[in-house]
Amino acid sequence: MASELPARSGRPPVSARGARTRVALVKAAREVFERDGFLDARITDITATAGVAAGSFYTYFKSKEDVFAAVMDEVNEEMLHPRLREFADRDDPISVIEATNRSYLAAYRRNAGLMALMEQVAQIDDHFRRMRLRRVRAFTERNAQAIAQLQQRGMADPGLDPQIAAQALSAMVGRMAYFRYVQGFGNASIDTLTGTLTRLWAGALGIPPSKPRR
Amino acid sequence: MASELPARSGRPPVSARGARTRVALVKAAREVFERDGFLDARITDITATAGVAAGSFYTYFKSKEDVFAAVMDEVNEEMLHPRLREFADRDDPISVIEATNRSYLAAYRRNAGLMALMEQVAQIDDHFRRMRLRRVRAFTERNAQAIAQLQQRGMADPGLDPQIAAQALSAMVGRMAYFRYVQGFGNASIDTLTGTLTRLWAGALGIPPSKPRR
Amino acid sequence: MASELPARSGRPPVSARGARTRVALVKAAREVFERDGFLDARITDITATAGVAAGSFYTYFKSKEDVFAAVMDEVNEEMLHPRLREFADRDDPISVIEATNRSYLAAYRRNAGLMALMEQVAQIDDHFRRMRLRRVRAFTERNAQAIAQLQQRGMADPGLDPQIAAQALSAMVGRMAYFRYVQGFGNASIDTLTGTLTRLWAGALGIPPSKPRR
Amino acid sequence: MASELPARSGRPPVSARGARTRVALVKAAREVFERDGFLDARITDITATAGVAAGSFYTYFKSKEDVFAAVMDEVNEEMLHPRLREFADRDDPISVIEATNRSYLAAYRRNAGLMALMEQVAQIDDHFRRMRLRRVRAFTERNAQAIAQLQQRGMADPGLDPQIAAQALSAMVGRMAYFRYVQGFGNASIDTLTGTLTRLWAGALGIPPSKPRR
DNA sequence: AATGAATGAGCATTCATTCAT
DNA sequence: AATGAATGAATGCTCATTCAT
Repeated sequence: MASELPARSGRPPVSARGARTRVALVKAAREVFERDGFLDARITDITATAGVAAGSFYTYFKSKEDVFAAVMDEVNEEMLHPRLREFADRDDPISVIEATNRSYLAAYRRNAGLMALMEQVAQIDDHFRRMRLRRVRAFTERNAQAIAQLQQRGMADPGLDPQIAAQALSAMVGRMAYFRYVQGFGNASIDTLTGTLTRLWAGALGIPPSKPRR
Repeated sequence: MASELPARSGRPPVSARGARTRVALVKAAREVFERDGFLDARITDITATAGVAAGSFYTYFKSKEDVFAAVMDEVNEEMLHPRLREFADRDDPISVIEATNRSYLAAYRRNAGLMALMEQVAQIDDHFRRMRLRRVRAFTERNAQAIAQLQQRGMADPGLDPQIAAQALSAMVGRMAYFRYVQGFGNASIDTLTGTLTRLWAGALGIPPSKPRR
Repeated sequence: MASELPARSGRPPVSARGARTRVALVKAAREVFERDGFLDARITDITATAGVAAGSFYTYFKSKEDVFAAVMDEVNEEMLHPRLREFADRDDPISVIEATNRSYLAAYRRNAGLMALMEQVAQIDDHFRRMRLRRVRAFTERNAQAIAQLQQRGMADPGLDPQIAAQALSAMVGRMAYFRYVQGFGNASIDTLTGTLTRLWAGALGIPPSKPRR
Repeated sequence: MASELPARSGRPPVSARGARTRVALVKAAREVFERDGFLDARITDITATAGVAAGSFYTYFKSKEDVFAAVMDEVNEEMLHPRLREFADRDDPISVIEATNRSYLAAYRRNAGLMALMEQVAQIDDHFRRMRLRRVRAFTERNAQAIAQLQQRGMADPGLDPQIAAQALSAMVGRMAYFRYVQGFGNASIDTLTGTLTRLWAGALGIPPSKPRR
């Protein structure tokens, strides 16, 4: 007559106090996750860091995976909406590519801790593995359309499969960001990285250099 | 190349019987690892699969990481020694690149289970993370030298940083192989993949198409 | 009759609103107890079912045992006061026995859910174990007196210990009701059960069949 | 290729040492169960009492229910095989009944602690509830046949349903034993109980007193 | 009176590793 | 070398109960 879902926990807080506690838990979780990694993070570390009782965790989340998802929501938005194309000159695809790459690298660097986490958790938990795959797919799709348009305008190698090319180039940038900012591989500046990656993109797609570049 | 000093176990077996047991354990470990992943693999699953007592494990290995290294040794060799450059025409860099890419993809596909494992374990265990990094470094170095040579011969865009370009393009191929063969992303054939990736490489490096290509 | 001194809660509600809440809680408790059993019933299930806040429970009851007692009060009255002897012919003990048995079985069947509960809780909680024992004792006592009277009137086997006989025959009927209506054992109708049990009672006590019975 | 059942535990011990440990655990479990009841018994109490490490419990049992079953196996045999009919005079059914009742009561008294446990656990755990039901059924069936034979020989009230009568009389004896030896109800001696119950049985079934009884 | 968030004790269970035969 | 039993640390999770609004 009354009960609907078995959702004993994970429900959004009703009171302001509850909202505050939830925020504190997510913040603490992020801290603990970044410090210890997903596997070594203990729920009790999170609650202790948040300054609440162990049991309170389950008022808001039903598992470690569950908080992790809440933590990740913070990054996802930023990484997914570069909102940069508007600034780029429509007739200069290279500057569009450059702006996109730069903003991606910057966002990655800013969120390196969480990107590392995401990478780790995707290797451990199927749910997040699929989530990441979905993200890759969406990203790829967007880029594939842009490449197809360039091809139609005669500005890109028409012999390329837009899907695969898009996926490959995205993978290239994504992986470089991972190695540089998560693994600390190399010491290239963001400018250098952006420059080289953009040049590789442009060349790979066969985009003719519209104007003299540095 | 790998194990340090305090190796109380992990010593090579003395008798023929011991050798057999060790082989059985490595084989069983590979089976269990591929089936369950590193985290969920239990030592007792490995010994049970190998048909030996639990305690016998420690006669040959000192930890789960230790067997894992032994399992990985099998792949490493193949992935690291493509031995293909010999077959490629020295004056036709594109065919060299193509052969290298194709052989890498084929090896990756052949060992997809273990590559998935390696990727997983590198996210979990620092030892293997560093090991992978070393491998990436070696790979990158080799490619960087090849790129530098092409630049010197005027066959590649001289404005590229060979190190970064090499790393980026390797990352691209490696990541594509991972998505295609481990994650099952897409359905491109190995020919399609090889073709597209090679075209991207060539364009990215600014290699002029030496001879008419399909 | 039951609760001791430190009854901080459990006091009867003062306002009409309070009375309504209390009723809702008892009703909800009965529902939850019958559905989940005593052990698996959670206070929050009860409050949720009643549509009140978790904390409100303690305004009216001081523990799960406490509501349980309130729920049980509903049955106890009916099971203890068959009020049937009046209807039976004083000179025909068998029809008295039959009426008593029938009414007991009917009441048991009607309240099977709660009888099951009572049986369960008596196995778990000492307070209710004693309560049930007291009930058995009272019941037995009443029957023992009836038996003794029959013996004095020469209508029952004088060699029987009235106490033990009363207890044994009550146990027989009570246990049959439990097996039939709580455990679902067998498929005998209430008429068949009543008939057989009455015949067994009469024979056991050595009551001569006063008049021809169907 | 190798693994059969997921039976990580609960397997019978292979070595003599293992057998000893298992026995110690069952003995300790019985002790703890009788002292604390099923619900309050903690696995660690059992292992501590047995003098083994906590984890060793799971080498032999997979749950508290599992040891409980092992403990119960000890009683079941005795309660199920009275092996007494042989001693009774085939032409004197009353003495058969008496012997059976006496032996049942004696066994019940001897195992009162475990019978109390069984009664409790049957109210808590469905598996054991069904187990008890099966036992009741088997017991009833046997008695029903005996009653039917008596009816055929003209030695019992032919108007009784043998099934129901058997179940009812068994319930009577079983419940009396429970009240007397588990609940401590009354203070009747085993002789008194046996005498009264037998008299009730005989009367209930309408068995004519074959020979003069005390 | 009602609310609903916070509390925190309490225990089962796993499994890598050791070690006595 | 092999066996397989024993070890025991380490933590997640529940839910009755309290208490500040």
